[in-house]
Amino acid sequence: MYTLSEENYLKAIYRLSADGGKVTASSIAETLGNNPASVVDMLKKITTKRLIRYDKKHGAALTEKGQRIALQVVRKHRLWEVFLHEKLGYSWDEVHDIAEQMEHIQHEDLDSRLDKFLGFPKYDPHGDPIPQPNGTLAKMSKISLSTIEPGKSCHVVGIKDTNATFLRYLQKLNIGIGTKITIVERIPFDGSVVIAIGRQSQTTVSGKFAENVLVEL
Amino acid sequence: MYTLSEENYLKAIYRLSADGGKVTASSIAETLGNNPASVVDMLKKITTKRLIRYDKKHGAALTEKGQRIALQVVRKHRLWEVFLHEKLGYSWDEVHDIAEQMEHIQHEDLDSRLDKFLGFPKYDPHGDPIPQPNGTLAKMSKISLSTIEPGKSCHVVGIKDTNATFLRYLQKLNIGIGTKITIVERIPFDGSVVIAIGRQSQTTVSGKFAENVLVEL
DNA sequence: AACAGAAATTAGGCGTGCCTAATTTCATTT
DNA sequence: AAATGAAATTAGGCACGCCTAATTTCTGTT
Repeated sequence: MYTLSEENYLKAIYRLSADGGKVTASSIAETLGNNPASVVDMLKKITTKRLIRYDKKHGAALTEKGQRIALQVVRKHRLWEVFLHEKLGYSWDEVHDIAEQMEHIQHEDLDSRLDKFLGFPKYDPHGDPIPQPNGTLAKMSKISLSTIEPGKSCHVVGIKDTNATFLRYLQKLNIGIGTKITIVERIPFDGSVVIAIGRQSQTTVSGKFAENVLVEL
Repeated sequence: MYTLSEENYLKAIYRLSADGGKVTASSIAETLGNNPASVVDMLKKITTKRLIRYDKKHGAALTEKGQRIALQVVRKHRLWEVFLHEKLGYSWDEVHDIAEQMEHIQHEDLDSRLDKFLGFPKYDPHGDPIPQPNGTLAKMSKISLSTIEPGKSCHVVGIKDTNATFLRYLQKLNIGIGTKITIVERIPFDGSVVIAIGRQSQTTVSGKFAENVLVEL
């Protein structure tokens, strides 16, 4: 029905919309690794197909139709990630690139059969919720960063301790509301945790620190 | 490494070569549903890449490199067919089109992980052997058409009865050495069998007929 | 050997999705 | 309000993989 490129643009716009701000041509270009000029071409094309609405002022926004398709692609992506991780034994950091390819496989009820085979998982190996066929997303709840298992990712939604030193430390680490954190490893010796903050390189933080950061899967 | 189209051409040439005769541009065109002119373009391209050798006189033939790639694609295709059939419950006639898409997924050791997950199957749901990583194919042995299970496909390799009436009947049905037959259904009442001959529509033959046709999976 | 029909090839063209370079529009500072 | 730097857009082009139409080459008859 839609080309691989179209699906990738819709997915990119979906993800960027979730971040809250305006979805600009250049942010899409950066996400997809394309030139902004190419992005403008495609935005025109999928606007004509009524998959998005776009103007320079407000950026790109998915129409209901576009959103349905984007969610379907994300659903397939995350289901395949679960498959690759749980059935084929790939580690959580390897699954993404393969699922990038598998998400475009087209067949009537492939996603629901896969869903059933996997036992109707709610989250992918990174902790991201799997969209349901009707387009709903599982609720995510606030929990402490210290409870997250290695390999999972989460987003910061709050903090327990409001101590200024703690806040400055958070700022220094570039952690704020919405920051994505991936647990790389838990050190048994002292409970400290190796984390990846957003797309930055890895850092080690103490168990006490992790306890005071509230996250959602 | 290679484009989807290139892989499809190599796979088509591989299958046509297996049929024995010369692999002509027009036979490839027919297999892929493309125009012969387009085929010539691509044959030139993949000849340059040393994936095939081609001249009008002898047709197309895979080089060692081309054969390796073709077998790898066929391996992935058939492994995914097993997955779709055994794990997702698709029937043997639905799996092909989905596997057509999945065979192009690229990742280092995906095929071997899938192979292991599936328990190292030797045949796909149509009875075709799954190429091994080293390129070898499981042996196929001559058995009677009457022993093939519904859903499986096989190729005619010989006959038991050499009676002329029988031979004429075979000819009338367009069955010869190499003809692919798919068992659609076995009728319990009289042992007759519904078969699909090559790409033609279905026919029903008697149990006696089936006993006298020798096939390989 | 000449010819007809089939097969292969060449020539020219098209849509997709990308690019670079040049230009225009926008947002922010002064 | 003018200036400036960033973002968006336009213009023109390219590789891929396909097409149709025209031509050439091959093959099997006569």
